[in-house]
Amino acid sequence: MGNSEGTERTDAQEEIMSATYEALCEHGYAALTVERIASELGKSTAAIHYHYETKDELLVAFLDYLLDGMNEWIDTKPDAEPRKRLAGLLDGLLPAEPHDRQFTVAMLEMRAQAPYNESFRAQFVERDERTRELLKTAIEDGADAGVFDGDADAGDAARSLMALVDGGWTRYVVLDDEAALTDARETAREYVESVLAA
Amino acid sequence: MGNSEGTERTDAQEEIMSATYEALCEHGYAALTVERIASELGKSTAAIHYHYETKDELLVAFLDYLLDGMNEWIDTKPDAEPRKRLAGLLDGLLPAEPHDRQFTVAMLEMRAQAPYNESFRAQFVERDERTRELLKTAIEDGADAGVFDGDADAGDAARSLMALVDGGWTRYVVLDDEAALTDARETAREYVESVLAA
DNA sequence: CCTACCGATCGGTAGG
DNA sequence: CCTACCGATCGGTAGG
Repeated sequence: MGNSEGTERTDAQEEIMSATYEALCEHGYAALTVERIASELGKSTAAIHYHYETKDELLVAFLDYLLDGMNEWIDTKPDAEPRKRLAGLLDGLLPAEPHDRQFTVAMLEMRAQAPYNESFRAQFVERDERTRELLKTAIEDGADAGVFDGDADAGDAARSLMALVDGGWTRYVVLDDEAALTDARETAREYVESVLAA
Repeated sequence: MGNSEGTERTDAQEEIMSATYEALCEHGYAALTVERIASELGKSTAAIHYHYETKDELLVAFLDYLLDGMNEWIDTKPDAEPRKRLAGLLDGLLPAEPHDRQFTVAMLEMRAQAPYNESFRAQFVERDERTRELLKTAIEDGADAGVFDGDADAGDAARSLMALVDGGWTRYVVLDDEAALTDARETAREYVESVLAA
């Protein structure tokens, strides 16, 4: 689940989440240790275990913290016309200048751990579902407005676009290809115009 | 580089590679230790360090071994007509029934380590380039034959298809979505028919 | 929330 | 290629 809305966090917990983020970006997920988080926090490892019993519990809370923080930008332009709204969503999902490469790299590491951590997987699935729903709604509204093909399955189209989004990020990280996000965005655009357009 | 063709391996080295594969599938990349490989091999860890000085050296050799082994299926149907050849390539890249999920999971873990291991990255880049070249050639031949749009950039189209391929696999692993590969294949098909078709 | 520490595990090596 | 072992590092805890 991941308690999408009101995850209560004390100030101390908030500081630990922030320190975890810094340590993650600096060392990557594989080298992320309680010691390094504590160092970033400026306290002892015991201080962390006081708030989170195990490292796994901390990491699950951390992923929740991360995905919470990502839910703000995504609801931009909810009132724009469907075609523009869909384009805006894709621009947000495949940004022209990604914020922090280190972070993106670490995110793929965390994603790759999903098969070994059911809580991780559940959170990534939930986030995927929510994102796909936004795409689907924009596509459906576009079909209602006559700009997209009404016979196309909006849910399937949303899945197709998400495959391009995930592929773009994977290639950006694995191949260290700066253009991978731009390429994926352009392909998504072609897909919308050629497959989806009425 | 990765010595794509004639990587010489002794029998002992071949056995270590095979044992590494088994240990990788069983425990995943993050939990892949020299000890576990040795256990799968039925020998001591010193036996492994006799053939590979460091764990990293072993892993680089192992990735080379893996990608070597993947270069066989991919050249199927080199003589078919372009449209069929492209479809065959995509079927190979996004198979209906992937062989071993555990292995696929571990491969994403290894891909996610590319930013921390230049040898890994170089091997993934090389493999990507080779695969894209196959797609590009099929698309170009299709354009020459008049079945694909001659104005489309074949290299760009190949990149687009690779984003779908990588996205499909990432989603298959991260979301544990059995249909992710089929969905990506279908989207690739739509892309070929709607964007690429003459 | 700290100091001090434990048991487990890791990659790697000496000596044969 | 084995036995035996080392130094480093890990997550976690006792006791305050």
